[in-house]
Amino acid sequence: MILKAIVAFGEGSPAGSGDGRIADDTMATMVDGSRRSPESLLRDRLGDGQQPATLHDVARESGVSIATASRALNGSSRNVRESNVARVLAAAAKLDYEPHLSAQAIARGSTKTAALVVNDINDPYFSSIAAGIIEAAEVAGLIVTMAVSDRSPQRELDIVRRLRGHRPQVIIIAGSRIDGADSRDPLIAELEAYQSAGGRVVLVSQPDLPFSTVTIDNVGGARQLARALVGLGYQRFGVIRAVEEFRTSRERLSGFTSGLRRARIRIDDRYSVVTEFTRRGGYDAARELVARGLDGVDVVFAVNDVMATGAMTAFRDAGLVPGRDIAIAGFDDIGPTVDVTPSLTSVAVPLDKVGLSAMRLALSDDDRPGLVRISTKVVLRESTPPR
Amino acid sequence: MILKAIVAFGEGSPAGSGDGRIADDTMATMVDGSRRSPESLLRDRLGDGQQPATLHDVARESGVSIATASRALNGSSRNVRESNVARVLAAAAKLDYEPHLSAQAIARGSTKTAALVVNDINDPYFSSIAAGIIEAAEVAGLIVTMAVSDRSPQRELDIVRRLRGHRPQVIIIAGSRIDGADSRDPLIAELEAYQSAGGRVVLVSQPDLPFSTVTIDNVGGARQLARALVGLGYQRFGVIRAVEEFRTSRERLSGFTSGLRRARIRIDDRYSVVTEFTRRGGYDAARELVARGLDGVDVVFAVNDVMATGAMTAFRDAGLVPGRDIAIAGFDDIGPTVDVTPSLTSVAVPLDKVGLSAMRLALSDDDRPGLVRISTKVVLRESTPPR
DNA sequence: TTGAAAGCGGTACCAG
DNA sequence: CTGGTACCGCTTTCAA
Repeated sequence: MILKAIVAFGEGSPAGSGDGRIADDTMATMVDGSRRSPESLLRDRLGDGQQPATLHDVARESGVSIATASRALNGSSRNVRESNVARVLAAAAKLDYEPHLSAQAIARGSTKTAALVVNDINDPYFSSIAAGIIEAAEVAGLIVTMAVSDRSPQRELDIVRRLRGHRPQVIIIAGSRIDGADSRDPLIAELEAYQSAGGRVVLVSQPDLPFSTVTIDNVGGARQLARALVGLGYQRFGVIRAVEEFRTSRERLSGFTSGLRRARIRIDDRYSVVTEFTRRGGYDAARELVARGLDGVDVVFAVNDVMATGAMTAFRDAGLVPGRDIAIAGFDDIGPTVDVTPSLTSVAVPLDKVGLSAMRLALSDDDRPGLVRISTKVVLRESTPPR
Repeated sequence: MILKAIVAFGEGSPAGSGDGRIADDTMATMVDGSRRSPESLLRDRLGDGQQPATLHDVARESGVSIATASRALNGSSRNVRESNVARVLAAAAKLDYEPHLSAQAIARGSTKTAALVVNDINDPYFSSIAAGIIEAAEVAGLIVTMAVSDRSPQRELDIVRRLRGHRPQVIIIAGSRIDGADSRDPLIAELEAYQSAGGRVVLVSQPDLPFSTVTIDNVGGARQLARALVGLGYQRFGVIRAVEEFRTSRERLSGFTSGLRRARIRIDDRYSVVTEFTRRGGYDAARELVARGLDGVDVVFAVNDVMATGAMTAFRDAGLVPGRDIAIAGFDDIGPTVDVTPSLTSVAVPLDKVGLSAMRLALSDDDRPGLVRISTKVVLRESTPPR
């Protein structure tokens, strides 16, 4: 029998209810002649350790061989007598049997998992993609393991390396990795090895690599946005973006400038601020813009919505009224865009679809690299009123 | 050799670049006398199938037995000759060896994974908690598998059931399950079985169950919020909340009313709207409030920030200026609260800390249910100006 | 300190 | 159709 007790230990709680845990280190040293692992001994000690039923148990319970039980449960069930299938199924149900996935994995040589690597799960961009992926995985009977690279190419590489140990069926990497990082080539090598060993790799927003990829039409979306803004009467543009090495940022920027070029408009370097790919980055960049003096700039394009949102607040904090004194546009059209004031003009990206497509690509029969391009659509809102 | 080709198939892409995939179904039927699985045949067919190195390979490469290799790599490395440890490590590095976690799992009887079940990964509340959990898991060398219950108790139960197959070391369930749902007892039974088999269960916001729990001080936070609002001069309160069965909503509401009671203020049922626990729910509820006519109501408390945010937009859409015509307060203090206008008064919950604590609880040596209480703090902002 | 070998829970051949 | 059995990759006991 094991002692169970609900004990509380405060964690800076105001109602801090004492900081004690009932300790019980009576580690009964057990002696046992039989050859058994400490694990199993421990389990016995714990008493109630009702170990989950194994295939063996099911076989015994239903009076058939374990081979037959296995077949009845999943294999080509065609070759098992109806009555036996029924017995086995009944036994399995009775014992509440659930196959040990690790065992299956090792026996079959493939797991039922998909690994997902994102930059930051807190960022709506990634959580939306993750949602799509998890949903699709669910349908395919895969479970998703998630790792966060925290925007570090190095960590990303480490993660992928360690992921190998899990032998996932597919690895999906979402995030705008930094081109030219030292870890790039090793990462590619790593993924190629994984792939040639039968794994499936899908990248989000990283084409030009020998892997399946889901791309977002950043260039086209940004170009259309630029044109739309020009159409609304905007003339002088400011830009908030990430470093050149961030592919997503680079693409959106290039699409945007290309769109402006048509109207013979250039962006003054003075009004192009490089910053982090985060809300905070957007905020800081906007302050910077204000500090530089944005005389004449009538609209600022931030390469994504979280940055645009931060920028909007920064402008307001600086005494400017967004949508009146300065227009703002973002990219992604994440949820909160409609709840900020003024509502944010953006380029809609069906993020959950990105996730779904990635999973579909990963699960497709064809194991040659495929490419899915997700289209985008400009959504004009109050942050960019006609001028 | 296998053909590789990058092919594109549009997905509603505007630049829809043809919808073809180079097909190549030349399934060379191979005949092979030796006893080999189709799997391995397939791998051969794929050619480049460089299978990952196994412990066996490492042992061979370093000229020791596989037992010694295993010990050198992780076991009680004390009993392995230094020189051999070195050889093995070198060989492992050279072969780029990564232990097969499923194999380890089955041999050791425990996996290196933690399972996390959330309601909706897109909701900042959950993604913040997830971030904390993933971070903590990372440190502990666990990888996190994630499942989404989509706010359905039934799905939650299904997930937990299926999770068993993965034999995770810990299961963390975040989300305010609906009390009294049919699936409640089965869920508890399921978790108890899992726990008595050696697994660790941690619940977020579901105390009173025989599992470790991280609770958020909903009652205290809401009570303080109520007092603070009263202190600011508010007199007539409206509330946007979820059904009574949602524990989190219920607790926050009860704390809030308790706080008001002190000031002898009651909330008129007329101004208490029940809705979904989502942004949309908040929006709809606010419209409903407006429709009912909120004569005299000077502040509305929504039981969480996403609802409050939606409500704010709804009020604005109805021609009211939030923070002037009507004050609004939420709960959680998720990121976007500072970027809406007016910035949202809320009760700050250190969500990442919730995740961290959950993981810590799960990993603690003591396997009796523990309890961690996360304290909260009122943050007054522009949405509730003094009256 | 080491190697041989017995599992861990399953799968899939092979020979009935 | 079924059972026996040889693995899968790794850990751990046992005997050397």
